[in-house]
Amino acid sequence: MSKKRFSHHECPVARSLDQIGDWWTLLVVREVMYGVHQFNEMRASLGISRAVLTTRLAELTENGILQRLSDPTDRRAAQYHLTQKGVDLWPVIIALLNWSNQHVLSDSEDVVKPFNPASGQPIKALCARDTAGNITPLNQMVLRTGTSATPHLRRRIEKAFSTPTGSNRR
Amino acid sequence: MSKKRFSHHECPVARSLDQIGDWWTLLVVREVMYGVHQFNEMRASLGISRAVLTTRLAELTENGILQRLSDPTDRRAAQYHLTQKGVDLWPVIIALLNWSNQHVLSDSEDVVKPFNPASGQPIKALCARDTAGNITPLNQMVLRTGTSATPHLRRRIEKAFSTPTGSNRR
DNA sequence: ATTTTAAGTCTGTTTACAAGACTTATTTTG
DNA sequence: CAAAATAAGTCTTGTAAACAGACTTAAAAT
Repeated sequence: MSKKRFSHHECPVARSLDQIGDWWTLLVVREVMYGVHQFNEMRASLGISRAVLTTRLAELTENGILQRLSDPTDRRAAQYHLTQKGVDLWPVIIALLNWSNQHVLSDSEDVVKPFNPASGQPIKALCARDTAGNITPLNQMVLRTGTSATPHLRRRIEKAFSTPTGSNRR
Repeated sequence: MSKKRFSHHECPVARSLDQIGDWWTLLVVREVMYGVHQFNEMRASLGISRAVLTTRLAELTENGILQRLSDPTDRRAAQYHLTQKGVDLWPVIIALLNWSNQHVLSDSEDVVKPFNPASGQPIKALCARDTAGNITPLNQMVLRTGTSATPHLRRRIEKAFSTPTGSNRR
């Protein structure tokens, strides 16, 4: 049987991974964010096979994350650009980058780091701003189910986030 | 040839995806964050096959994201728990959740949302805190290469983030 | 007119994922 | 205590996905 997709899952995390969780997909998005817009450029810098890159670009375009534009100066060439939906993947990329710098790369490896251009300081942690403008550390945040949640999900979320020390904080 | 891994890539994003970018992997982490710690519970709630779950749990344990503990009250059972490295994946999960709520789920679907428990308000956006304590919106952040970056990466990052309107901001 | 290039498609092979049967050690039930 | 049920796997077999590399087509460069 074929690989199971997550598009029918209830959880928004699963639904996002259905669109960007395939092998290579987020790296293609990252390439575009880094300014690589052409098929052969992506191929060279990622080392991805032609067929897979074709598939990924088609899926990303289909899902409204990239848009394919034909290059006006060269009718053979295509230019892949981020849509707003694609631009909004930036926090995902940064979260992965931070985690990788903290836990995957060795301490001596300094490859890419995020900075606040206004202060010139490196970014230390991600945090959350609520609708009233308050800033919270991410590890203090909680999840709550909404009106579309099934009882099964509701039970799990309530169990995990009702107590002050939820399982996500160990 | 076998599936290409990203462990030898330079980019920290690729290195993170090498550990958590496989199909099912982040959903297994999410299950543990939601308080699901046992093999058969995970299987029931994810619908993942036994063999794949076994592989994922072994990889996550191998990579120091989960740890396998034997249940003291039932010697058949195992308990999978997050390590600190696993707990620190929380921002990744939240970034995916937010993006999914914004761009993947339809407006009428209200399944799970993040809240600031102190104010009771929903989380609107992620932001970054630099080492001096300043808060920046994520879309104003920039990336800069460090001492371990190759010239190829350095060129791309500088091209993408030197101009005030980098490609990631469209 | 010929060569090169961009962006693919196509082919054959290997790996990864799916379903479900089977295994082993423990715990529960009659 | 014996039998059944359960937890956490392993094993087998079929199908989809990813791989390398050859081939294709239209346009651009030489």
